[in-house]
Amino acid sequence: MLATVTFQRARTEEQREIRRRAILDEASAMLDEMPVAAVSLNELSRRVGLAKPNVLRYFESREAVLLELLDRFLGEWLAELAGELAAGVHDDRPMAERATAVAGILSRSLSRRVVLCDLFGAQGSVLEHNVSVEVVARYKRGSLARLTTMSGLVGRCLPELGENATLFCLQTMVMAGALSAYSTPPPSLRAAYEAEPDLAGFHMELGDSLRLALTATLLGVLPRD
Amino acid sequence: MLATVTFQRARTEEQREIRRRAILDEASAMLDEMPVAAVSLNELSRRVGLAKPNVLRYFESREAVLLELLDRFLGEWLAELAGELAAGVHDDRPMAERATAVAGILSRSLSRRVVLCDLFGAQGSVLEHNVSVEVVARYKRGSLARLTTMSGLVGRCLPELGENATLFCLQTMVMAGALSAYSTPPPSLRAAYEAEPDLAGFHMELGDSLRLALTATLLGVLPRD
DNA sequence: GACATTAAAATACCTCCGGTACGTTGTCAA
DNA sequence: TTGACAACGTACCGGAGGTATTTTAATGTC
Repeated sequence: MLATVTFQRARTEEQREIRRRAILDEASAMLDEMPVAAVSLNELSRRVGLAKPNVLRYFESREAVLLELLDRFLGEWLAELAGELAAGVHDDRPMAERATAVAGILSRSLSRRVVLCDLFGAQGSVLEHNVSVEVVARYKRGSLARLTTMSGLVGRCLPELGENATLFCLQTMVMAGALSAYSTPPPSLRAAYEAEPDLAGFHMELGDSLRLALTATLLGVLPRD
Repeated sequence: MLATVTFQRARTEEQREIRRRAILDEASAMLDEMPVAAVSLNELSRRVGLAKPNVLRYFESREAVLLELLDRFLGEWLAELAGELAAGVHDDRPMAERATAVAGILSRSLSRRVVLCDLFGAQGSVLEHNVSVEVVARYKRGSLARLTTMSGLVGRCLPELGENATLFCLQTMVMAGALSAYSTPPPSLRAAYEAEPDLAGFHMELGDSLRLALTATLLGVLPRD
């Protein structure tokens, strides 16, 4: 890492920002290889080429890194989603068709973002622990803003939702986090599970189960014709 | 603890069972006082009056204890639920009214069981790690059986659900786990959050948000009149 | 009732975690 | 050139989950 930047010590604000991003990027790379629980501060600092206390100069704890990463991934996902919803849902179609399209786009889009779902799932039980009130409050404020953004995106496709757009989006995030736990067996267990036919109920593909659940939720919050 | 039992060493199968239950009971008591993440093997073994390696004679890891506890709590909850649903939902009422009643009973019942929700939330990101394939598969089989039981209970109140009863019950568990993270601020943060008016969106009471979400889901999976 | 057997228990230890105290040294302004 | 300062690394801490080894309580046997 020191080879790619022209300084050994970050002294200006921009340089400090470069360090922060390097830490976040490296944590992101680790999440591509391992579950949230396995991302340790020791390994992260080793990979990023800094001593552990220096990583803690930029983030107050391991969880703070992951929380900020979740916020980043959520933003990236919403940006992608905006395009997909605009392209895939047509105003002139009947409500039921638009609802199906929205649920399909959301579930397909989420099932391509395993790491985001993993972080969603860890949010309550892991990420929001061991973090100062300030950081978790800042994250929650950001999260609320993302929720508003997402509600706007979905609401534009399904104006019939009205106020329920927010409820639906919250449920989508919730389901995304939980279903990654309920549906996709971790790679290490996949072989074992396939030998257990009575566990088939837990074998649904993430995308499928998510699409079913989101469709149901949407139909529930949409007005009856 | 040694005072309440008449043996210092568990030699028979029943005595071993007593030890197991004592460990589970103590872990349960700890969960009443602290979040899942704070229940450590050191403290648990200290409280139960055994050395740590002996706790590990009975359970293969900390997570195995919690996983078995989740299964127990789920069973207890379903037993309670059977009575509440039978008493609170009347066959002769119209479908919409029964749906509302079911959602209300489920959400009220769950919001009284904070620990169960907490464990639900930790399931994917915590409990199913660091556990052997055998244990997690056994848990999942049990969990699947509970799901079937619950689907039967709900299906008896809302026969219109048909196959969707299972989907709805799965969503209920998922929402229970996630909403405990999304809605109820942990006691340590409650004061801080109340000073942040823009965080009001995360302040919904567990019961309320759960009831709204479950009602919506139910309406989504029920047939249109 | 003394005694060997055996498995349940405790002791001592391991590695790794997140995190901190403190000494070291690049970096820049004077 | 040289302080001064803050970004860094080193060394350490307590506690986590877990294991290897020793001790000892309970039991059957003589």
